[in-house]
Amino acid sequence: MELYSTLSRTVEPLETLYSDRVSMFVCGPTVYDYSHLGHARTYVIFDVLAKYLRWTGKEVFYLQNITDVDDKVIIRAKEEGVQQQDLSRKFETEFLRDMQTLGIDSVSHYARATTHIPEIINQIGRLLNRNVAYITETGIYFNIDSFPRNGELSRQDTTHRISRVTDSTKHNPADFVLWKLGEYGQYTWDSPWGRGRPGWHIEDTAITEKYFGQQYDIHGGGLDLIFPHHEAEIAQMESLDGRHPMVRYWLHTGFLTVNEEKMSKSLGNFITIKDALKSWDKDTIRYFILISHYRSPAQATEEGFANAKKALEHIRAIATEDMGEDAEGRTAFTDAMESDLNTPVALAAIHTLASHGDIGALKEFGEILGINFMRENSAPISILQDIRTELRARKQFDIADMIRERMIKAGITITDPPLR
RNA sequence: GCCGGUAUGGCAGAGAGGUUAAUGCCUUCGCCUGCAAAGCGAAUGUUUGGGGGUUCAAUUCCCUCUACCGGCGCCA
Repeated sequence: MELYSTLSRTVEPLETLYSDRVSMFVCGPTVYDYSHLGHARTYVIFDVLAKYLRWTGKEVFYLQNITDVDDKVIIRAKEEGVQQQDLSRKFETEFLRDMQTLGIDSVSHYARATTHIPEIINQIGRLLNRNVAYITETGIYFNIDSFPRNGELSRQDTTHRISRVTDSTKHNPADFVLWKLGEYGQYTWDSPWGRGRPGWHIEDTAITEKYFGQQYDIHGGGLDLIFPHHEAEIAQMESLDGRHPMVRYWLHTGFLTVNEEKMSKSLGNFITIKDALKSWDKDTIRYFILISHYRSPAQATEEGFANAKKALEHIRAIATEDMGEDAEGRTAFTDAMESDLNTPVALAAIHTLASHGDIGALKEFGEILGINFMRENSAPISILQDIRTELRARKQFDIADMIRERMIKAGITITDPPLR
């Protein structure tokens, strides 16, 4: 398949380090609050990518980290007067529950930052040995001037940067922290350089090195992580042994906006996954996410979700009779997926497959997209339908219509067969 | 200021250097229906943000302008 990599800014054929295996890492959440629809978008997209690659016969190791030690966690725990660990565990559990509800089950392993402290310390030690990092009284910092390729991913000129950080012991304001010295949180660990906690960027490279080594295939995340986070990851990892590139395919998902603004925790304009699930089911949310291309900006609106729900209902309403394989429709679907994960076109192909009655394809491709395209009425609904059919046959339309009205109000789509 | 992205019918949202610019929603009409809904059939509707360039030909490539979105390093 072909994927667009931020590193090359072009669509490239996917050539993995090992032909039948794919190593994929996606930046996970910082667990200090509920996850929102912006997170859902990113994780649904990479879930579909992993499922599609597996469908093509590849063995995919999909790794995701969980940042459970961070300033935000510390601040929030202090605000709420709880232990940091209790707070991060709580939101980690909520996150995993959201993922499960959204049908995101392709992640091979979730790796917590706090369970990889030895790997982090080890990596920092090697960076110090290579003289690309230095120690001050506040922490250990990466010397960005030692890495000539800095700025390659974000295409930024890193020589004329103005830093907002005024009071710091850093040699260069652009240097980033690897280890923060001090005990101003409950989450601290001993290290050869003193008690402290890890910086943000080092978590991910320590984790990926443990599971993948110093090179792997795909690194994903939101567009907002390109700079500085992913630049820092590259600087750290490639400084360790000089191997380049650390990952060949950098995939970044576009933002989900609310009222034309990026949905984010700091702006406070986010819709939590939890809340969204009160109004829309998992299939509707996934359809909504996949109807936009993953790199395009998308807007979260009531209308957008309603549209997704109707489109999905349309597929389910027409996909009733199995009319066999539609080879052309199937090819349209896989061609779209091959082409930089073009899910909007893939969904258009799903509509074609539905109208052509290829039930097998709908089920098979539905698994890839994580969307159930088949209508399945629960027993109580079927019973109500049967009762209505009987009442209609007896021409007791007032009662039949009353039931119908209440079913529609409850959000149930009904299909009445003609009488006789 | 620097860097990156986006601009397609009423709406969402694809594609493509050259016959009718996907798909879904909405609207209108017909069929179907106990009546509706769903479904089926049909119709209306975009010339692709403005300007310039390359080309036999651009909405698709290049430049520029405008608008909007995002990033600018312990905070992201």
